[in-house]
Amino acid sequence: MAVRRMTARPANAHQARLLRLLRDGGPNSRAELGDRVDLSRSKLAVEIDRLLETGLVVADGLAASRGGRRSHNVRLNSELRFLGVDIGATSVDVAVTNPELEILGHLNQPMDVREGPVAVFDQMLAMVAKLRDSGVAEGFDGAGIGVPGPVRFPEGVPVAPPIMPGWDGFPVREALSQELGCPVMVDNDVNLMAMGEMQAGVARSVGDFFCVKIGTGIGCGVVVGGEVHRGTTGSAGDIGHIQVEAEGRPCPCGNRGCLEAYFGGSALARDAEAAARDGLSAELSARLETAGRLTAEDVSTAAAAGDGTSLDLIRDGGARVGQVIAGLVSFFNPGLVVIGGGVTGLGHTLLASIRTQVYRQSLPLATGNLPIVLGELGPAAGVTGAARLISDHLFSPA
Amino acid sequence: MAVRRMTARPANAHQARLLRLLRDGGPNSRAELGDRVDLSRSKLAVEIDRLLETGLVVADGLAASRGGRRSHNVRLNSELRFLGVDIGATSVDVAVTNPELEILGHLNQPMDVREGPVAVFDQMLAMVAKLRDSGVAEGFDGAGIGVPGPVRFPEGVPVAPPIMPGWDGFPVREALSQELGCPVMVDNDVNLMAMGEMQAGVARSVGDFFCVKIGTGIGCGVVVGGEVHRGTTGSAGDIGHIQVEAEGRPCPCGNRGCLEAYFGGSALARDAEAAARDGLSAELSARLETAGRLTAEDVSTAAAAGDGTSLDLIRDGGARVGQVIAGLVSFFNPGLVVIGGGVTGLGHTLLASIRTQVYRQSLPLATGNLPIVLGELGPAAGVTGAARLISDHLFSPA
DNA sequence: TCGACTTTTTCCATGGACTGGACAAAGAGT
DNA sequence: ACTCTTTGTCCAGTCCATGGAAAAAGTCGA
Repeated sequence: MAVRRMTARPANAHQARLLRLLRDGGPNSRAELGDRVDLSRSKLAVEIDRLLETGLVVADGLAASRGGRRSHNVRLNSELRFLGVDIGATSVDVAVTNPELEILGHLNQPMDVREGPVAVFDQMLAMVAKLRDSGVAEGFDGAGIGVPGPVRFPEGVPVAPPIMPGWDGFPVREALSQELGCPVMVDNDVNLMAMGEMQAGVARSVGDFFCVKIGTGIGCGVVVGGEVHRGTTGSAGDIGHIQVEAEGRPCPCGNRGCLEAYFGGSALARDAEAAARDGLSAELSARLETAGRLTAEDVSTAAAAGDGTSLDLIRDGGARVGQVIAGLVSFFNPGLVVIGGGVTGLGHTLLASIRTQVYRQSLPLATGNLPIVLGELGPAAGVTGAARLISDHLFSPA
Repeated sequence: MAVRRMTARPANAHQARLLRLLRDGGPNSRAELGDRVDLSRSKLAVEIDRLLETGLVVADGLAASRGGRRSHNVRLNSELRFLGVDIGATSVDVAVTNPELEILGHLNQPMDVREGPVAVFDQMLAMVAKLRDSGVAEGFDGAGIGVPGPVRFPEGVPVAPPIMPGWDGFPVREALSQELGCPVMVDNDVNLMAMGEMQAGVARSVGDFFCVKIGTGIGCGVVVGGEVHRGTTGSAGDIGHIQVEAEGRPCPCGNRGCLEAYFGGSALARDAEAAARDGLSAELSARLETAGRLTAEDVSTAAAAGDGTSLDLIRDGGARVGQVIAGLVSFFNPGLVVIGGGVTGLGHTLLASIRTQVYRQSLPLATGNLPIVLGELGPAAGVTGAARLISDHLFSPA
C-alpha cells in the first residue's frame, strides 16, 4: 500500500524554525518551543495549529507535569522519510532516516565512480529498493546525495570532477528527483560529511569549523557561521592539491608535491607496497604476498600490530596533512577541526601526528583553544549530512 | 560653534536598509528606493518620513522628470561625519568622511606602534585635532579604528598582538569613545582594508574574496558573503606565519620558514641590505651608503630603475606569497584576490609573480575565472574601511 | 477532600505592519 | 486642451503579533 507523501512546506520563517527545532530537539511541548523561538504563546499556538493541519507535525500526547498543567507535546510526523546517498570514489552508502535524521537503515557497497553515472545510478537505485523492501520506508519525502567532486550547487550538477570524468554535467539532481519522485539536493561528499558531524556528531553547536576528509583523496568541508561555504565555483575545500613540497613527487593532477601525492588512501597504499617490495616490513611484505596488493586498511592493521614501517608511514602522512591544516588554521581561525574519512581507522597515531604539527606551526592565539578530533559518525556522517541537506531545504520557507 | 551631533539610529531593518542604500548609492528618489527595497510605496513613504524626522536623512530637491511627475529626492544629512583611523606598524592614517564615506580630509604620519597605546593615542588625537581645525568636521558621529593585530571584536580590545606588545588588553574602543564622545568600533587593520576595497575599491559587489595586505608584515582579510570573517578568537587572516619552507629561515615568532621570514617590508629591507653588502647590486649599495639602511621603497625604486637584484628579490617574494595564496585559493575558492598594503609600490612585477604562482598551483576550476588584482585605494583603503565599519554599525537596527 | 499555588493553554481586544487601490499632483508629448 | 506617464499621498482593510484575562489541568500541603 502506498503512503501519501508529504508535499507541504512551511509557510513562513516561524514554521521553518519550528520544524528545525522539532527535528533537532525531538518531541517538544508548546511551552518549551515558545522559550526558544521569540514568539508570544498565542502566535506560537496559531503556527503550530497550522503545522498540524499540514500533517508535517502531529500531536504526541501529554508530557509529565512539571508542577502544573501538563503540556500537549507535538513532534514531526514520524512517517516522514529522508534518503541519504553518499557516493565515494570506491563505494556507495545509502541510508534512510526518520524526520529527526536518525538512521533507520543503512547499506554500503563497493563501487567505482569511474564506471560513470548510469552504472552507479543503477547500483544505487538497487540499494534503495533493497532498503525499501526491508520495510524502513515506502517512499521518500526528500533525498540528499553527495558526489566526490565539485558541484554547481544551485543546479545540483557535478562540474569538472577530476576523479569522475564521466559525471561532468550529468544532471544528478534532475535524474534522481525523476526516479524517486521527491525533491533532491546535491552536494560535494566532503561538505555533507561536515554537515553530518554538525547535525549529529562532534561539531554540534560549533559555528566555524572545518572537517578534513581523508579517503582515497583528501578534501575539506568549510563551515562558516553554521553554513557550508561552497565558494564561487563550488570547489571550496579542495585541499588535496595544495603543494607541500617545492619540487616534490609528481601528482596525477600534473603538478608536483601535492598533498595527495604524499597521503590519502591511494598514496598510502602505494607507499606501503613500495616499502613491502623493498623489504622494509615483514608484516607488509607478507600481506602483499597473499593479497597481491595493499590498501590503507592493511597499513592500519599492520600499525595496530606494531609494525614500525606502517607507523612511520602514518606519522609522515599525518605530518603532511598537519602542515596543510596548520596553514588553514592560521588563515581561518576555526573553533574546531574534525578529521574523518576512510583512513580514520588509522586512529590516534594519525591524530597525534596531525596535532603535533598544527600546534607547533600555527599561532598560539589560533590554537590556544582549538580541539582537533576524529569525527564520531564514521560512515554515517555522509548520509546523515545528505539527509540534513534535504531537510534543511524542505524545512525552509517555500 | 558646536554642531549638534546625530544620535538617532534606525528604528528597524527597513530604515537601516534605506540608510545603507543612500550611503552607497548617493542621492535617490523615493521611487528608485522603492524598486530596491521590497516595500510598497506607502510603507516606504512612512519610513522615509520617519527618517526625515530623525534628521539622519534630508530632502534634496526635485529630480529631473522622466516623463512624469518629478521625484522628491532624499539624501543622507551631509553634516554627518565619520572618522577613520588606521594604525599601522610604522605609521598612522587619520581621515574624515562624509556620510557617503568619501574622504574629506586625510593625514598620514610615521609612527612606531611599539611606543605603546598612550603615545600613539596622543599623536593620533593631535592629528584628529588638526583635521578638525582644517574645517572638514566639527565633531564626529562615529569612528572606526584599525590596529595591526588581532582584536576581540565585540569588546574592541586588541588581544595578544605580537608586534604591539604594550597594547594587549588596552581598551581602544572605550578610550577613543570617551575621547571623541561618539560610538567607536575597532578591528584588525587588514580587515578594514578589505572592507575599504569592498566599499569603494576593486571588490565592490564581490561576495567572497580575500585581500592580502603586504606591509611590514603580511595579513589577509577574509570576506564571506559580504561579511568579514574574523574567526573564533579574532585571528583569522593571520597568514604571515604560515610555513613556506620546511627547515627554513628562523622567524622572530620562534618558528622556522614563515612567510614573513621571506617577504614583507621587514624581510625585503633586510634581504636588500644583505645583497648590498655582498655587492650584488651597485644600485642598492649606493643607496645603503647614503641612507645607512634600506627600506622596501628603496627596492621598489631600484627595481623601477631596472636593478636586476631588486627585481629578483621582488619576484622571489612574490613567488612565496603566491605559493601561500595558491593554497588558500584551493581551500576557499574566492571570486577575487586583492593585493594591497605598503609594498604595492612594487606593482606589477610583484603581481605578475604572484599570478604565475597561483595560476600554476591552484586547481583550474578555482582559478579559471579568478582575478588577482592590486587594490585601487592605496592608503585610503584602511580609513575608508574604518568609516564603513562604524557606519555599518550605526546604520543597523538599534 | 479542599483550597492555594503553578504551569500550560486558549481567548480576545488592541495596536502596529503592510498592502493594494483610488486619487491627486506634476510633468511630457501632441 | 487632451492623454499618457510617473510620482506621491491617502485610506480602508488584512494579517501579524502582543499582552492580559481567564480557563484548564495539574501539584502539594493542611
